[in-house]
Amino acid sequence: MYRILLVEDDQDIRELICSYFTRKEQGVFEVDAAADGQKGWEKAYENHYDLLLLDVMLPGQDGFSICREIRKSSDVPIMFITARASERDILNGYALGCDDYVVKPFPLPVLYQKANALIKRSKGLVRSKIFTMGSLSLNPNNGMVVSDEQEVKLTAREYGILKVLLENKGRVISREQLLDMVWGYNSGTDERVLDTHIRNLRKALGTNGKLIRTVIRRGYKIEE
Amino acid sequence: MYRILLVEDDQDIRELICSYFTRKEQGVFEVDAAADGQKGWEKAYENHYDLLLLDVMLPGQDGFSICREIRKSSDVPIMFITARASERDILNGYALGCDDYVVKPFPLPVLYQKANALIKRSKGLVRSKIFTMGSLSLNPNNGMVVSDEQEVKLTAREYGILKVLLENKGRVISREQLLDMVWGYNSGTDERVLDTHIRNLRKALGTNGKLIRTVIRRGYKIEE
DNA sequence: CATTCATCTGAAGAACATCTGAAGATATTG
DNA sequence: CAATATCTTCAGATGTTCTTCAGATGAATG
Repeated sequence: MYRILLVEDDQDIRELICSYFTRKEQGVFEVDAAADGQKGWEKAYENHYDLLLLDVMLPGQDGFSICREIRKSSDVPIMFITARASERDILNGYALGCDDYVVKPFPLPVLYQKANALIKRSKGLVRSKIFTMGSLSLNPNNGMVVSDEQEVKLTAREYGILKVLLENKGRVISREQLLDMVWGYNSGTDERVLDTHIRNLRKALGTNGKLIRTVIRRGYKIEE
Repeated sequence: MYRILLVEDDQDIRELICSYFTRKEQGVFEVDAAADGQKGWEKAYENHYDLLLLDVMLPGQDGFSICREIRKSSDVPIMFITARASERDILNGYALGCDDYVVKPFPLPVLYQKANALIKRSKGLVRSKIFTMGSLSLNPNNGMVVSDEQEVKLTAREYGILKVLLENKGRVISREQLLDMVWGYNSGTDERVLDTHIRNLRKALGTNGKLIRTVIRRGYKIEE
């Protein structure tokens, strides 16, 4: 499950993209949307996304300036989607560190595939899909987790948590983000469940359980 | 120095791209060219490139089939550059595992920047900006703080304060501003807490604690 | 130089976040 | 439908972080 932030002021386009991305293949993308630059920037800053889709002309803060700000602290993949097709604008986009610049109007399936390709590329998943860390590895292809040469049988939640952590090695993931990503948005789950699953996961991983670090007030991360 | 393989049958376009890529900034790209599908595939197979630029319609073997073959054994970034702009073709390209699909005609600088962005992305080189000051650094991406080659574990408040200061190097930040930014607006916190956290932060940073300067009556700043 | 105001410091307990064990609820499997 | 596995809830234990306070130190002012 990948998380996308869409910043677009046109409600029609926003809904079109949202529904296409979330419906096409169930459970692949989760799209969070913002209608103006200010909101967009805040969301991007406060949460972890796998891809940002930014319109350029926005009320409040334009897409370019959002990109500029984000790039100061993050290398999240960024695609502009905009009607501004001048060479100058496109080059400006790339100068600010975007990954792709898509000119409206475009066929939705194309945007979808571009997003797909870029996310995979950013995660180094084009070929190998196995996450490893020391003697710990997780293979999303067959759902196998191996710790110290030993296959570990994890429950769905434990697996979900470990996967998110491994996809974001070294990065602190907030409890909220973890709940969103493993349980799904507004599932309204009690935040304390996470504690329990983290504990079980640590125990299940044996020695490697130590790799999961709690960062008080900020969340969890996995690190050697 | 990055190596690019260009497979394109039109000699004019080939030379145009070649010269633009190699001249623009000396020594950034090295472009190897092939004029037909057969040659292109052989070169791609026998050498290592950082990016493949493939035309689709080619004598011998078309770009799509080259891509299909390459993807069986390699995750090298691939961009199609072609006049075939139908949605069907574009989707086909992505289905075969390309990273971008550029429709002719296109401005050369745009192609150049696209290539640039893609290569960086593929190598994980899209740098996130880390705040540094001498031997002190803070990475907002993973929340790590390093002082004198040593990771420092800061509490949430300490981290928040340091981040604000580093975001405003050399600038004096008033106590009120700091409270607003770290604690949140109208949190009504006693202003004296800040003193304590500043002290703890200084201690935690060791030698680099000295960088945090008190500016009497005006606040704090960080400066070398 | 004395006075006033601002900041620093150390210590202590309040407040908070996370962990843990156990038990009940829910889902899955044979 | 029973048996089992998994998930969630809860409440007390634990450990960490935050805040408060009061006296010490240091800087500015007239």
